[in-house]
Amino acid sequence: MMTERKLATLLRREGYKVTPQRRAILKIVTETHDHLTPAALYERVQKAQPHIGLVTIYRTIQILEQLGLICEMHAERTSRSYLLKRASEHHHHIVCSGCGTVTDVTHCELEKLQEQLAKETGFEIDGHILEFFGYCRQCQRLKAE
Amino acid sequence: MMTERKLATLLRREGYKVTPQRRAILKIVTETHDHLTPAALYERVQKAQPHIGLVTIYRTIQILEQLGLICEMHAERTSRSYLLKRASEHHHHIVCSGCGTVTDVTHCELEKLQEQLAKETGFEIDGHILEFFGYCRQCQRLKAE
DNA sequence: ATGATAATTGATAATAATTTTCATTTAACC
DNA sequence: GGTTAAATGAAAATTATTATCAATTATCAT
Ligand SMILES: [Mn+2]
Ligand SMILES: [Mn+2]
Ligand SMILES: [Zn+2]
Ligand SMILES: [Zn+2]
Repeated sequence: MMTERKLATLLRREGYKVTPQRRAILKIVTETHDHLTPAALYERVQKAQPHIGLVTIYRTIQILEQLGLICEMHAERTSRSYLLKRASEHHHHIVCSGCGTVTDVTHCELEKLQEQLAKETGFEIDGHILEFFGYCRQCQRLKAE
Repeated sequence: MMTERKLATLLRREGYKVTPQRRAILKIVTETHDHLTPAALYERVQKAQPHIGLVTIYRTIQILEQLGLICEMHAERTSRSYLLKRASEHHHHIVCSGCGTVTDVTHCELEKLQEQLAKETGFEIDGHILEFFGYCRQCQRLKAE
C-alpha cells in the first residue's frame, strides 16, 4: 500500500525536498483511484493548498513519473493523465470510456512477444504501452437504458 | 499497396469531396513511412500547396482516422502523430526512440487476453492500444559510438 | 457545358495545454 | 538560528487544437 508518508520518504531519499505543496499532491494521488489530469489534480490539491500554482503540479508530476511512482495514461486525447502505481511492477490498464474508472491488469505476458519481435526486427526493444478501452459494469447498465 | 488514387476513391465513396488540398495530403501520407505530426504533415504538404491552411490538415486527418485509413500513434508526448495504415487489419507498432522509424507488428495475440480480462473484470472491452519502444539497428550503432 | 448547392477552405480568433523565466520563499543541513 | 541550494508561483511565452464565418469550389443534375 502506497501512502503519502512512503512517497515522501522516497522523494527525500532521492534528494527532493518535501514541501507542503508536494505533501498535498502526494495525499491526493494516494487517495484517488481514478486517473487525474494535471488540471484535475490541481483542482483537488487547491482545497488543501489554496495558493498552490499549477506549475508546481506539473513539476511534481514530472518528478513522480521519473521515479516510476505514477504512470501516464494514454486514453485521453487532449491532455495526459496520471495514476498512482499501486502494483510496483510493470502493469497495464483497462479504462472505462464512460466514467474513467481504471482497473489494473497485473499480469503482462508481453515480454516473450517483445523478445520475439526484437529477434525478428532487429530492434532493441526497451518498453511498451498497453491499454484497454471499454465500459465498466455500471456504465454498461447506463448504456442499456 | 495504398495509393493516393485509392484513398481518393475511398473518400469519394464516403461522400467526401476530393480537393487539391486533400490530394496533396493523401500523396504525402502514402509516400511517407514515418509517422507524422499534424505540423510535420503541414510542412510537407505546403511544398505542393503553399497556401494550404493548417486547419485543413487537422480536418483531413480527422476524416482519415475516422475511416480507419491512418492510425494515431501514442509515442510522442506533446502532440499526436499519424501513419498510413498499410496492413488493413488491426495491428501495432514498434517505434524507434532515436529516429522515429516505425515498424508494424502484424500479429496481435491480445484478443484472447482481452476476452479473459473481460470475464475477470466485468468490463466490456472494445479495444486496446499497444506500442513498443526501443532502438532500431541503425540507431543502436549510433548509440554505441 | 452550366448552374445550383452543399461541402470545403483558410484567415482569424478562441481555447487549452504545457513550458520558461525570474524574483521570492523555504526545507534541509550544519 | 543561519546558510544555501532547491522549490515556488506570478506571469508570460510557447504550442497544440478547435471554432467561426465569409469566400471558394467539387460534385451532380440538368
Ligand atoms: Mn496502473
Ligand atoms: Mn501501423
Ligand atoms: Zn464506467
Ligand atoms: Zn532508429
